[in-house]
Amino acid sequence: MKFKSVRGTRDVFSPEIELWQYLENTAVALLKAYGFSEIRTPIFEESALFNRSIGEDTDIVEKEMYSFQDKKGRNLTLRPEGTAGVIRAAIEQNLLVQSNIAKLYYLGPMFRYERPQAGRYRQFYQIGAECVGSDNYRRDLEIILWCVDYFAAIGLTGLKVCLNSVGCADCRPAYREVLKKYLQDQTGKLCGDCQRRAVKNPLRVLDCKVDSCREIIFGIPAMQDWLCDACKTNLSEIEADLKKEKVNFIIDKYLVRGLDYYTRTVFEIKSENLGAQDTIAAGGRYDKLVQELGGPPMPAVGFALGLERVSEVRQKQKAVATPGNRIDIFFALLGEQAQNRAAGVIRELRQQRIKVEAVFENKSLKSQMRLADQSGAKFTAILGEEELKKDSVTLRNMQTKEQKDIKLDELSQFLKTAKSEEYNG
RNA sequence: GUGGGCGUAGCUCAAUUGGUUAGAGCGCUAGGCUGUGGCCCUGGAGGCUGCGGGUUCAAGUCCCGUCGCUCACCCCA
Repeated sequence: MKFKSVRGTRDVFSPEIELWQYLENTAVALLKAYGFSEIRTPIFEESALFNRSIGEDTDIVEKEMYSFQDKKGRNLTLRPEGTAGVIRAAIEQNLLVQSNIAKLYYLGPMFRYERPQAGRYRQFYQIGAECVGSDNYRRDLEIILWCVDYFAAIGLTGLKVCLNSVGCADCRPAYREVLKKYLQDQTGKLCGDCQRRAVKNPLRVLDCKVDSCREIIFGIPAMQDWLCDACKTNLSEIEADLKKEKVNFIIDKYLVRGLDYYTRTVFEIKSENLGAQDTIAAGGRYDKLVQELGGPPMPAVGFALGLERVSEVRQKQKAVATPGNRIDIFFALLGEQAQNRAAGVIRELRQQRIKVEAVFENKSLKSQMRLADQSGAKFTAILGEEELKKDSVTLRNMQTKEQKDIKLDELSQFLKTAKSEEYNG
């Protein structure tokens, strides 16, 4: 085969695409219920936007971005995540009005140049939302509860909500220094990566999975002890309300996110049904980003979920697939005249959004019936010489095998009635 | 970027210590049934064994390279 989808990308089609449509539709409906409205931003942006928001010495910026120059020499990057673009757009379009809050959601592909793995792609789809303009902990809660409600709505179980605070501009620098000093004393015992992190980005050491490092991490002073009062209150209020809402969560004091813009609340939702890449949704608060990107000093909180991973979990948990795109009526046509007579009727039915398929390829009735069967159609209309004389079709119910003559003119009415009966049980 | 496993028909997999024309099931297709689907029976199509090179009288099988898939590390959705 000459052409293949490029490494780390994939095609999504039936029956999985019907699942995706269901996941997206459910998410959109719930996002609207939570007061978010959609924003569509470009798939590429100025590279500098991502450098500044995500952070120069994060893995994403250092080695994972699809960056290129266009014909005018502009430095552009395919978006590796959604927040930066949404905030840029919100500022540019004046959606951020002082003392008001803006609630925006987005969905679409993101791009990161990473080694593909289970649940990790170079082009992957995210659904995410941002709430800009409030530092009220209830907004953090809204975001987390949306995720919880969504995963419940689509029937996922075995999820774990992990919560932590990474502090704010007031308390994080102090903690950073404490951490740096502590790590300096232990530097010989750290793994190579962590020795570098200890200097550049000491918080990331907390995330290390190397056994020798974990031992050292165990003795590290906890961020919690260094949080300022405001951050402490923020975290404890969220905790209290999550308990009140009976959300199952744990405080993971080693939870740090790979993007620099987070402040205070960070969270991840993990599934026990996936491999190493088990985070299906993640997010947190980012109170300084809006101003840093040239907007008004407005606090914000948001999240993103990975559609491939959600789809994966859902498929592992539900044996029964989401209903596919079954057609309503299948036309088996015998001969040129039958094809001519049916063509108009078929178009009319389709205009009424009745799902129709037909065979115009002069196949035997037997093979047309086989196609009808495979299509999953509820009815098959057979139109041949006999029916043409009466201007009717032989309508076969594919489940009950019941057949009756129906005038071609009455088909549309019949199908509508049949459909509404189905809805009423 | 690092490491492990794997590349044979559309799919899942066979093929003796290297040995004739690379097989099976499922799927697809035609017929049995000249106008009726699923079950059954019979036939048919479909393969540069990922690609390139090497060893050999002989390579799907062994060796090297390469590309891809996959899992894990790193990191993340």
